[in-house]
Amino acid sequence: MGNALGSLYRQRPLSAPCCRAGRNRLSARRMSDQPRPEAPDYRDTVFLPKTDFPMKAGLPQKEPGILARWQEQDLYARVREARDGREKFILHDGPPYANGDMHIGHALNHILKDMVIRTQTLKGKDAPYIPGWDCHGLPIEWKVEEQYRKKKLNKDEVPVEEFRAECRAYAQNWVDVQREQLKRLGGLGNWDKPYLTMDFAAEATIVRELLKFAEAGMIYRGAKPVMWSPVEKTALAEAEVEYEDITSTQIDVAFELIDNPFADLVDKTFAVIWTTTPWTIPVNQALAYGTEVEYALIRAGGNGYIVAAELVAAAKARWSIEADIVHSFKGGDLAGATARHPMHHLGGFYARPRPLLAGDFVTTESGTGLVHMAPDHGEDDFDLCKANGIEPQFAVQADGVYRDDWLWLGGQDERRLSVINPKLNAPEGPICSDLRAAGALLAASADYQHSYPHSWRSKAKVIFRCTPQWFVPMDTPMATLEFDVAPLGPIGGAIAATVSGPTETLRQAAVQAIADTRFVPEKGRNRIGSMVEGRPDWVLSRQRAWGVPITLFVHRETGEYLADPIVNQRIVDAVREQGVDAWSDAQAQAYLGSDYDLADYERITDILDVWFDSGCTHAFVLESGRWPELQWPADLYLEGSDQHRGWFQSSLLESCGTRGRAPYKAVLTHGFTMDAKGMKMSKSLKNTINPLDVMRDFGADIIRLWALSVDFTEDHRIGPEILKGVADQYRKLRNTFRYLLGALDGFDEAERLEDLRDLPELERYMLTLLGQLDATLARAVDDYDFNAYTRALVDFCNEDLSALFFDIRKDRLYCDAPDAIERRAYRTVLDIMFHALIRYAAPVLVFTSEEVWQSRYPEADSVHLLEWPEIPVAEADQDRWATLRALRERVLEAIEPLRRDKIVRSSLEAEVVVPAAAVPAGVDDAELADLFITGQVTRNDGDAVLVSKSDDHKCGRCWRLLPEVTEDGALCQRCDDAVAELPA
RNA sequence: GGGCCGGUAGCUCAGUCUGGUUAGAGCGCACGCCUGAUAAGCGUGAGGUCGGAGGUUCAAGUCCUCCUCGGCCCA
Repeated sequence: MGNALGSLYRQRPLSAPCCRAGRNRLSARRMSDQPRPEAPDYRDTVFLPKTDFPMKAGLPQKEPGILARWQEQDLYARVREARDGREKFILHDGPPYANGDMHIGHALNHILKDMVIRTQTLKGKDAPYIPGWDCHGLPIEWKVEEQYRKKKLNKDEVPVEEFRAECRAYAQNWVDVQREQLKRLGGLGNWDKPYLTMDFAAEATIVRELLKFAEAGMIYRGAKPVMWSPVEKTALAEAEVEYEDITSTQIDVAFELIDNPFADLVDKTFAVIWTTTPWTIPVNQALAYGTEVEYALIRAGGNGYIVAAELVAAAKARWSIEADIVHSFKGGDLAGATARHPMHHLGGFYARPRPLLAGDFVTTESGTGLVHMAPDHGEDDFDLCKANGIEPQFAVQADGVYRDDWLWLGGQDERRLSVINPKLNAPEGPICSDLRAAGALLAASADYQHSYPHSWRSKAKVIFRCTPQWFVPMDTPMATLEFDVAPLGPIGGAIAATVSGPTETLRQAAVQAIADTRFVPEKGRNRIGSMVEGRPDWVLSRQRAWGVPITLFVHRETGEYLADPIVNQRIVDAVREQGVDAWSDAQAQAYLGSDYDLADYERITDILDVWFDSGCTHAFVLESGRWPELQWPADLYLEGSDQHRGWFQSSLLESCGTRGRAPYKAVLTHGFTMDAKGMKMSKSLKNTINPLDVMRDFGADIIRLWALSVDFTEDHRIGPEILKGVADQYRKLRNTFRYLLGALDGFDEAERLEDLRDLPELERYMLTLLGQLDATLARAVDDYDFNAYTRALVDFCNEDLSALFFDIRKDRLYCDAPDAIERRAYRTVLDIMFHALIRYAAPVLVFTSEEVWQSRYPEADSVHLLEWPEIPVAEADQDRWATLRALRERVLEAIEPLRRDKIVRSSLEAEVVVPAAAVPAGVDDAELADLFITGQVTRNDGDAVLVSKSDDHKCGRCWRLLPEVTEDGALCQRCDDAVAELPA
C-alpha cells in the first residue's frame, strides 16, 4: 500500500482497458470471442443482468394489446372476485356530460379516480367502479335542434317523442365515443355496464326522488325572476350563461313625487333613477333608496331632483344642466313617500302610486343612488317588492315581447319589439321617445359599456324574467319529512347529528352534512359551505323537452299539486317501463286512476334541471341494486373544484332533502389543467393539449404519471417540456425494473435466504428504507396525496436503489459465485424489492407494471390482482447509516479532483484514507471500500478524507484493485474461486 | 365588479399552519467518469431578489397590508 503522495506520481499500468476505451462495440465483441492470450477476457464468466425486457417502452404500440388482454380476461370481474367479501370502498363516479370528445380535464379526473380505485384495491379493499354519463339537458337538445335547422325542419312540428328519441341517440353516441377514449387511459372499471341518467330505471328513480320532495311538501311553485333566454324561450341555469361586454343605452328617468315634502323649496320634486335596461321601465312598480345614503335635492328651472350627494356632479353632467343643491338629507327621510310613473296618464297599472322603499342593495357607485324596481326583472326588485306586497306582472312573454294586453308597448303598438332588441332600448326608440314626450327623460345615450349575461348556446342576450317555476325551498322546515334509513346500516355518528328535528331546514341539514364530511383538500369545505349558506331556493324547472318531467298534477282551483303516493307510484312504474315519454296527456288519466278527474288538474309539462338528475345519481347507482357491488353512502366523490357549485352541491341537497345526510363521506377536489405558462387552455389561443394526442405520442402511462405527479389540488400545468420531464421520470422507473428483472434472472426459492438476520448490514438497511417507503406510500394513499406517492417512489429508485444499492452491489452480482452467501443475500433483497416496487408502481404505470410482471412471470395472473406488500422487518441502525452515507459523499467528492486531473478514472483506482472518527464502530475497511466503490480504504487520526491513486494491481475479472492481485489482469482470490466453480 | 384559491431553481415539487443555521429534493442542464444495466449507469457542479412593494419583529419564503399575474366560482 503506497503512501498517498507517492502514488500520485506512479505511472498508470499499461493494460488492456486503456486500449479498450476507444474501441467500438463490434470489435469488443470480437475480442471477447477470441481473447488475446496476454489479457484473458473474463467477460463470459461474469453474471451480467439478463433480460428480454426492452429499455425502450414503445407504449403507444404496446398499450392497446395489454388493454385487449385485460378485456379478454375480464380483469375487472376477476378483481371483483378476488376482493369479494372484503371491506368496501365506494368511489361514486360523477357523470361527465355526454357531449363531445374527452379533454384533458376528463383525463385528469379519470386518472385520479383510477388511482383511488387501484390503490384501495391494492390495499385489499373491494373497490368497484361504475362509470356514468349525464345525458339529459339543453346542450344536447340544442345540438339536435341545430341538426333540425340544417335540414330546415321545425322542431315544434316534430312529435316530442321523436325529438327525444333523437336526443337519446345523440347522447348514446357520445357516451360510446367517450367511453372508448376514457378506456384507453387504462382505468379499471365496469365499462360494459355504466350508468346513464337516461336509462329508464334512472329516469324512474329521478322521478321517484322528485316525488319524495313533493310528498314531503318540499317543493313549491313560485314566481321568481330567473335568467331567461327570449331566443331559446327557456329559463337558463347559471351554467348555461356566459358574460360578454356590451354597450347599452343608459337613461335617467324622473319620477314625480306625489306628496312633495320639499314643496316649499321647489315646484315639483322628482326622484331620478338611472338604468341600463330601458325596457324594464314599462314594468316599474316602485323606487328604492338607501336608508343611510346621503341625498341632495338639486334645483333646476324651479323643479327639484333627488340624487345621491356623491353622484350630483356626474348626474348634472349627464343631464347637461346647471343646478344648485338646495337641501341635503338621509335616505331614511324618504320613507313613506310615493311617486307616480311617467306614463301614469295611461291609467290602470300606470296610475298606481309607486312607493319609495328602503333597499339595502342600493349603492352610490353609479347612477343616481335611487333604483327603479321592476319585480318581474330583478332579484333584488322581486324580493323588496314581495316584502312590500307588490306582485310581479308577467308583462314580458316568453319570446321577450310585452304581452298583448299590456298598456304600454303591448299588442296594439306597432313599435312592439323584443325587449333585448337594441332598437327598443335605443335613445330614439319607443321607450325613450315616450318618456321624453312625458317630460321624464333627463338623459339617454347608447354608450354604457358593461358585462352582460348571454346564453352560451345561442350567444343571445338573456334577461331576468319572472316566470312560474318550481322550487325547492332552502329555509322551510322539513317538518313532514321522514328520512329513509340508510340501506346498509349505520353510517357513523353523522346521522344522529344531522337529523336534528322537525324544524330543521334543508339549508341547515346541508350545512351540518358539510360539517360531517371529510374534504380533501380541507379548503373545499369552506368553499361549498359559503355557497350553501348563501344560495337561493333551488329552481327545479326548465321549459324544455329533453329531460326528466316534473310529474305533477296541479289542481286547477286550489293551485295545489297532488301528492298521492298511489298516483305517484303509478307514474314511477310507468317511467321505469317507458322512460320519460310515459309522462303524456294520453296516459295522464290512467295515473290519476278513478279517484281523480283529469279535467280538474293541470298536467305540468316542465322538465327538471339536469342538476337534479345528477343529484340523484347516488340513489339510482348506489342504492338501486342494479350494481349489487355498490352501497350507499359513497366513501368518496372526486371531481373538479367547479363541482362545489355543481354536482357536490346538487347531490348534497338532494340527499339531505330525502335522506337527511350527504351521499358521500368524503369529497376530493382537483384544480384545473393550464397550459405550460399557467394560462387557461382555449381553442382560440391554440394552447390546448389533447390527451388522445399525448397517448398517441407518449402513451397512457406517461399521461397517468403526469396526472399523478402534479399537485392536482391546485391548478397545474401541462406542456411539451413538462411531458418530456415526465417521460424522463418514466424511463428511470422503467430502467429500475429492467435492472431488477436482469439481476434476478434465474432466481428461485432455493436461492432465497430465509433468515434475514443473516443479511449483510447494507441489505438490512435497504430493507429498512423499503419499509419507510412503504409507510410513506401508505400514508400518501390515505391522504390521496399522489404527488407525494410518485415522488417518493421515483426518489427511492434514484437515490437509494440506483445510486447506492445497485451501484455498490454490482460487484457482488457480477462476480461472486452464484452460490456465494453474499450474492444470495443481495438477490434475496432484490426479490423483495421487486415484489414491493411492482405493487407500488402498478396503480400508476398500469401498463408498464403488467409488462414487467409478465416478463418475469409469463404464466402468472395480472399484476393488478396483487395486494399491498408485506415488508419484512430488518433491523438496521439508521443513524449509523446516515453517518456512513455522509462519509461516502465526502469520499466521492474527494475523488473528483483526481478524476479531473486524469489521475484516476474509475473510482476503483482510488485509494482512500478516512478519519477514523468519522467511521461508525464495527465497520471494517473492506466494507468501506465496498461502500465507496474504491480500492483500499484505511483510516487515520486526521479529519480530512485523503485520496490517492492505488498501486495495487487490477483483477482481470472484477476490475478491483487489490493487494492480493499479483499483476494486472490476474485474478483475485474471489474471482479465481468463482471461475473455478463455473461449469466447463 | 365581488368571493375564494394560488405564484419557491429550466421542470415537477418539499418547506409557510407553529417566524430562527448558509432555502431543500428529484429530474433536466454543464462538466467529467465508466464502457460488464450501454439510446443505460455513476460522480461533481452551476442554477433561486421564495411574483412585487411596504410593514410587524432582534429575526420573514413563513405573520399583516397593498399591488401584480393566473385560476375557479359568482355578478
